[in-house]
Amino acid sequence: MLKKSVLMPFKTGSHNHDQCIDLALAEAESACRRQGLRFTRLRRRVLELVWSRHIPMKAYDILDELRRDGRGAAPPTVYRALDFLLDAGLVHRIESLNAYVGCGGPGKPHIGQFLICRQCNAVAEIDAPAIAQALTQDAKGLGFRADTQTVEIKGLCSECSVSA
Amino acid sequence: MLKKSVLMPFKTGSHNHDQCIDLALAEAESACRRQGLRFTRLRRRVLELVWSRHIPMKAYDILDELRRDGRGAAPPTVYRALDFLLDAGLVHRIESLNAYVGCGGPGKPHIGQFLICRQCNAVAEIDAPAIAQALTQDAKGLGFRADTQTVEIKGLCSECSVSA
DNA sequence: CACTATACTGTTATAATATAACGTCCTGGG
DNA sequence: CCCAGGACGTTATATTATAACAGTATAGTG
Ligand SMILES: [Zn+2]
Ligand SMILES: [Zn+2]
Ligand SMILES: [Zn+2]
Ligand SMILES: [Zn+2]
Repeated sequence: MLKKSVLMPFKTGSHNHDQCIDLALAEAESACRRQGLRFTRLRRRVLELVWSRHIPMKAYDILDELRRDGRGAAPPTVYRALDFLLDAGLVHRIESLNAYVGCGGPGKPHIGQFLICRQCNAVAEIDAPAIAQALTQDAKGLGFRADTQTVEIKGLCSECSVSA
Repeated sequence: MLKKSVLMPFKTGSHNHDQCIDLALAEAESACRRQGLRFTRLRRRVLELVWSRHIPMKAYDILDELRRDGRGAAPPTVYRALDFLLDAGLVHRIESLNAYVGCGGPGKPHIGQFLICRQCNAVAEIDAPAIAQALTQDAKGLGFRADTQTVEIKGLCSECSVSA
């Protein structure tokens, strides 16, 4: 029980993405109910926008979409919704891009690692507890008590490797 | 030869920090000479400011210091110098903080991992090739060709653990 | 049902981080 | 000396994020 798992593979090819979105929203719905969190209209919509493609979404792109919805929206609107979603474990922030992706395994406690394609921006999320533990352990060797990790790997996904 | 090494330990206690700075500048000087890069007055000064403490420095803090120097300085001045230093492998960018630290092992090729104390902001840089390789390998399992990694761990350094 | 406490959202303003574009100057090589 | 390229200065602007405060919806409570 220390094996790597793939929380969200690359989904660059064609697939029924509406299904991805519906599933993510349904999981979020039930996760929030379980935890007594309020999954409001706005939060649902922002999560839907984060999931609109399998690439990290920027806060201001989400903001533009909300405005297109006709909703009166300003930066705090989107940042607050994102903060909620982050706290609820429904999205992750990609630090190296200032952008946000839907979590591939909400509910399952995990420390995600992200693979990000430079070419097409697709993102995959994996859970490699062995690596997370090794990092925590190495840190401990320096007297450091780790509590969060940011692991982001950039490169080329298989599709883009072929065409490169 | 896959052992973890510490490129820059936590240096929170008192130590002769002028020595740290002098060493870093001397190493940079020779690294640039070796690679035929121009280690100009400005670049040297910015590197000196990055090294002014063992905590990540923000671009605009560096800018303020340059202005205090009397030098006419604007954001591009500092960002260009930082870009040079990053390319030359003399500093690293901490993505999760939008800040910059001096590299603990310039010259030695390495993929750094960073430990960042939430309390005192001190940073340590380690080189754990086993972890870097494990990540690259896991990525390969998904058909992903990794070329860069961002690994940043937040927590409490030993000193701050005690007082917490 | 009204009352209230709290969380959620709207709104305005501003802070913090980063880059574009263009002109000048310096420096090294011919 | 002259030139080409790189380094730097300068102005403007883009991008990302938060502060502060006002209004609104919601879930309990009596
Ligand atoms: Zn999909
Ligand atoms: Zn996740
Ligand atoms: Zn020092
Ligand atoms: Zn380094």
